[in-house]
Amino acid sequence: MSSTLKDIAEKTGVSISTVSRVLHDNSQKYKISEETKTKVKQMAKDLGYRVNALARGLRQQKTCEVGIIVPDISNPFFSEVIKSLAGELRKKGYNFIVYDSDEDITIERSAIKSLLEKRVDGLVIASVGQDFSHIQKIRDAEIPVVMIDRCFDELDVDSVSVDNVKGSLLAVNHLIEAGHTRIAFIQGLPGTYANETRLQGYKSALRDAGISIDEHLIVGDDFRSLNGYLETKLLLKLSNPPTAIFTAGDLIALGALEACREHNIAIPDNLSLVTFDDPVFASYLSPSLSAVEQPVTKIAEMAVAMLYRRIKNPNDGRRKILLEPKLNVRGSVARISKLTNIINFGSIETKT
Amino acid sequence: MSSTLKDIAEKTGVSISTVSRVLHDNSQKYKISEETKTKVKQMAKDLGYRVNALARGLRQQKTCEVGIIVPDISNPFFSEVIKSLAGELRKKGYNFIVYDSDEDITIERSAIKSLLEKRVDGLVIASVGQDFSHIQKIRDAEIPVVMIDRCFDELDVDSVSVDNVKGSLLAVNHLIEAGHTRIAFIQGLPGTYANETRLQGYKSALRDAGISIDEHLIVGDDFRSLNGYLETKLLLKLSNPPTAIFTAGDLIALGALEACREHNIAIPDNLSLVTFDDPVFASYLSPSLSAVEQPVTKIAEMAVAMLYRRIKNPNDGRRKILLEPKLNVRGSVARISKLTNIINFGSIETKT
DNA sequence: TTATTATGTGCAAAGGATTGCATAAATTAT
DNA sequence: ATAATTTATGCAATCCTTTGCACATAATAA
Repeated sequence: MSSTLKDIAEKTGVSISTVSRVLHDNSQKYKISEETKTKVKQMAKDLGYRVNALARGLRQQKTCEVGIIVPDISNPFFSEVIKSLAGELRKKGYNFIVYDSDEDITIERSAIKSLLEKRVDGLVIASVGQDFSHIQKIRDAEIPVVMIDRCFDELDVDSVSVDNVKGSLLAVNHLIEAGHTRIAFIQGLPGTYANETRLQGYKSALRDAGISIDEHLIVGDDFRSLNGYLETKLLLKLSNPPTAIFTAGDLIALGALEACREHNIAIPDNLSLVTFDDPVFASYLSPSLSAVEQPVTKIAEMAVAMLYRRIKNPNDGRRKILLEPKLNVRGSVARISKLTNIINFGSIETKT
Repeated sequence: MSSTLKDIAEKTGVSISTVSRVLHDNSQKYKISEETKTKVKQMAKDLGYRVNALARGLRQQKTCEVGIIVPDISNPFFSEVIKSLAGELRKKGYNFIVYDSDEDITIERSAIKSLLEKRVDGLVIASVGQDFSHIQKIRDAEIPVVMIDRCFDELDVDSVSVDNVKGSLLAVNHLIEAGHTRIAFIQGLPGTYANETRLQGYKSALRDAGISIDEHLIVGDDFRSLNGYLETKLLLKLSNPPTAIFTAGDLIALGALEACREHNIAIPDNLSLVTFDDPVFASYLSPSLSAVEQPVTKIAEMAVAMLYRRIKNPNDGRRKILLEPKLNVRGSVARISKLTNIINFGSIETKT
């Protein structure tokens, strides 16, 4: 059983205050004699003393802990964000608690509740919600928050996200330049910021190019791979199928690849594919996958910097940061002319 | 600012105890009148009351929190393990705190310290360490622990891991059956359980087949992709290079793929590849990657079950569980005879 | 009517650490 | 020798919640 300051105090014959000061008070405010110091330290060691973070947090009214909420820990994008956040937070002396909301607003709400009860000093949240009443609550509780991967313009909350509209523009323009006009968009969870802005970029790229928007080519309903798989299958069955697909997230793209493989659709020869998010494995896929890269490290750095600023200075003005995405052109997009050629040889496809 | 029981008590004119009972004591042990109940509840709502988990944890001597330590959150294997653990823990009413030790024993130690200070009710740890003095400390502190992905036979700690020896045997035998005899092993962090047992399996597969072990073909020093990349490059430069590579982890395999691509080595035609761990994207790689799958969900289920058992029943005997791995044969291994053919046409390789 | 039980609520200790204020002893200044 | 500091330590309140025990009142039983 763990010992307490009291135990040490009793065994050494000094007061609890003195023990506390020896063990934790690094300020030289209190001058403890060398003798007492060594005596107490030795006893603490002997008894295996370990500070009780609950008691300390209670007394100090801070925990040096930050809560993180993401929609899916196992999504490569988010697991990398977490990794980067972890590193940044460690530098600042914070620990963190992660919650996975599983793209479920109910779980997200209960995660927030839980974190507030734990009295975290701050919150980094990639919200999945369409509304923001629960985020407002965090503000009301006067806990510093930074939103990543999304932002509510109406809400007075710091945020750092990538310019999704621009990212989509880059991706879709890349397809358009290759001659594609029938470009499908497999979206993620509708109503989320990430999804809506990516959709917006998709639409405006088409509009700018004078391509009319076919609502049948806008499909899908979450960021998981199964969604990509199913919707790709359906798209391929259309009487007038798309020649290119743009997916709203990396897992969706994986699902799309699976569907293509199943139907012996070669990429990019029979179908071009670009995705938002650029997971580590994108360049090793078959073929390597063209993708819109988000500056993960930057996002984490900025998020922590903003959170830190707000912890230190709660009444600063709101800041909203939009980072630049980058298109990594690889091997999953072909010129449309080339595509037609290949289709003529369609019967040769015997690839497994 | 968050309100407390005291605030509610004062505003409603009842005692703190009564407020506490109304809000949290679901047992019918105390019979509070309907009137008081509604009055208190309403006030709690109005004031936005939120229980202070620190105070509660301090008083109750439990936190309903479990610590998780993994070597690398962004490794697909671990991020999936975490996701599964999260689900299982939620079912049991536990929250969790994740730490990423970054394959660094020093960070691992400080993570353990931190978690013990937080008074977590239990610990799930995928240790990276060669020695176990720090794990022993957890036992000494009488905190329930379960080790995953590794076990110390000498140590009286519950563990659940996959049968690594068997997994390696499956993988290497698969290569041997395809006619390979020069099989390299790119290992992970030497000294770790996962690595040593996988190495052991590799060696005994070769021995069983009467193939002598060439120490030059056993290379590498951590589980990251850069390791796979560098070591593959070096292996390919050998005067007598291997015809097949077995990698100790998924990221290593990615690195190997990158090196092969750079050197225009086609897989499986010029080189066969099998890896331990079976990340979601394995089947979408070029070519699809044969891999040893660990039963991630099972690992998480068992770990949580064991931890729960030990929390409820601290003095049960130690249990050590070894789960069965499974080889998923895909397209990254070719028969050696075929290989030779292809090599003769080596000059045609112009794939990018 | 008295004894017993049920109902509804409060008191106060405990859980462990921190910290402003106080104080005694020792030292230095005047 | 007296006053002013410095040194070294202790007291006690505080952070917030939970919970065993006690108590007063009301209802029921004998």
